[in-house]
Amino acid sequence: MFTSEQEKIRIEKLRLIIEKGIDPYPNRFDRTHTVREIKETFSDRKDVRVAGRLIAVRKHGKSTFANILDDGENIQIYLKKDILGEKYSLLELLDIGDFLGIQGNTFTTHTGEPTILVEDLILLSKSISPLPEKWHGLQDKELRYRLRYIDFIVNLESRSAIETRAKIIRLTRKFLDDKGFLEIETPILQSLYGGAFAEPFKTYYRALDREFFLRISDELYLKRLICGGFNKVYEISKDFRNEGQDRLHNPEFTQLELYEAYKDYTDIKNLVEELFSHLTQNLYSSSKIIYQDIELDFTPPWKTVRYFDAIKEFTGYDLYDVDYKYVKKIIEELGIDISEDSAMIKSGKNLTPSYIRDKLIDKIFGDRVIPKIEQPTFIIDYPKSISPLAKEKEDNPDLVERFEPVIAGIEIGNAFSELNNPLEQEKRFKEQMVQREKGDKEAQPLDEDFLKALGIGMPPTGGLGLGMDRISMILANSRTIKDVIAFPQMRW
RNA sequence: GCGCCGCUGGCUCAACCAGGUAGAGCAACGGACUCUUAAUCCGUGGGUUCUGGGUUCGAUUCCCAGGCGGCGUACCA
Repeated sequence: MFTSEQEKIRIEKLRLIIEKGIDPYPNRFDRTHTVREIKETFSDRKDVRVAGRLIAVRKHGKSTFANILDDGENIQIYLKKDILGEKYSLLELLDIGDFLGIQGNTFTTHTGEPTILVEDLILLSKSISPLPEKWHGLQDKELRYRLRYIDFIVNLESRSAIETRAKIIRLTRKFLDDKGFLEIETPILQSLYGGAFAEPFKTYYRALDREFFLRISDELYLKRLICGGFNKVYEISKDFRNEGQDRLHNPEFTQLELYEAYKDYTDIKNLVEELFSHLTQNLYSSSKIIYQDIELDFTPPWKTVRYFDAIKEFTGYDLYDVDYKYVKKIIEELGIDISEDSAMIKSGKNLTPSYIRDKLIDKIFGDRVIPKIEQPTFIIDYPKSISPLAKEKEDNPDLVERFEPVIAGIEIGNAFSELNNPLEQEKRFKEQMVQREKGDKEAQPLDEDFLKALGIGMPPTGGLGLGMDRISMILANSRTIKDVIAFPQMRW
């Protein structure tokens, strides 16, 4: 550690600083302003005490211009030997990256640059390792994600994507709190996982001598709260899925889930539209934003398309109420590769034909429909067999009251009128168990305690899950989910 | 998982195709300079070219294997 030529030189400077009787890591420095505050209300001849990281130095013998960076804002400072006297020589021992406290007086240079004329200079923290160079910054993507603390200093857009994400999460909480929702934390460490189709991370709880899981979804616990008499609940927190990574997936991700009693999926649709208006207005004062090359218009109402209509629109095939063989034929015609699909499809012969059929249809849907939908759209009315926690449509028991919001070809969530009939829920779980036993590793396990809660009774309820990382990525115009995650998962 | 591409001083890149002691800018170090902002000018140091093997008189360069990463693709309802 700290063995490069430049680091050794800085460590030697550190020694010289201590020798001069200066504490290179003092405990405190009282500021009168942040750099942002000075710049926002700049006027000449103001006495200020500010602090920041030294990021550029231009020496001219007995005077020096430099810049300090404070919480993403930088300002020029001007140091003169005739003002600083002995202190001016401290500059010899400073490096780019050091934190400085400055007392000075504001002025504007001949070229119009707001500047602080330094009257006193205090070293607040000595930096040992050099920052990347000033022209290109840190370009290497691996280093940018691994050394995120450097990326945030030198690449302003990395910082701003994270800021946008934080704003989105704050705005979402405010939106829900103002509507009377209660944020309630539910277990992340669970004895049984559920609420989504995914493989869990497994762990071991020694005191109980048994296997535990990191949750893949908050759903079943939040619905227990509805059964328990809370009418409006939500949670914004991490879920974990033991799967690969790409521009839309990180193994741990932030999910908003909310449940509201006496509502159905139509009400939840309206809520999603309203939430997005709230977000885009507060972030950009507009309901239109640019994502990559597309202009997205979030003005309600969004387009609503039924699941099978969307498939027909984008593939030309009507797959409603057809048999398994026909779907298989269509898959081949469309050239969709299922050779590497999950064990479920490979060992498909064992599974219920209607179940494989619906899984295959959903494969077509995921492959050929979702990526093509650009403008904010709700896909509604999914097949029942792939939606074991959703309530049937009153006029068609093969379909459920469910929707997924899709934006810029990205699925950002999932919602339904929650199934609250305990006997029907037990039946659906058992169907899942059958598929599970036949080889579908992602079929959902039966949660007896959840059934017990439904048995006590759950009112009609609308529920929603939203991927906050994906929403942040779209609203921050980031190409990959990694950019809105402060520390994305890397291989170690 | 598969395919393609990449890995060279602290950072950004060159040399590799067609093998001959690795170059530049920034950063660092020494010096000049009291309105610069990619400051300028003069000078100096810094490299196990990701790792291991192979071919060769000679490998950063060609070949093989591995590591790490990026992009795409698959898995992820």
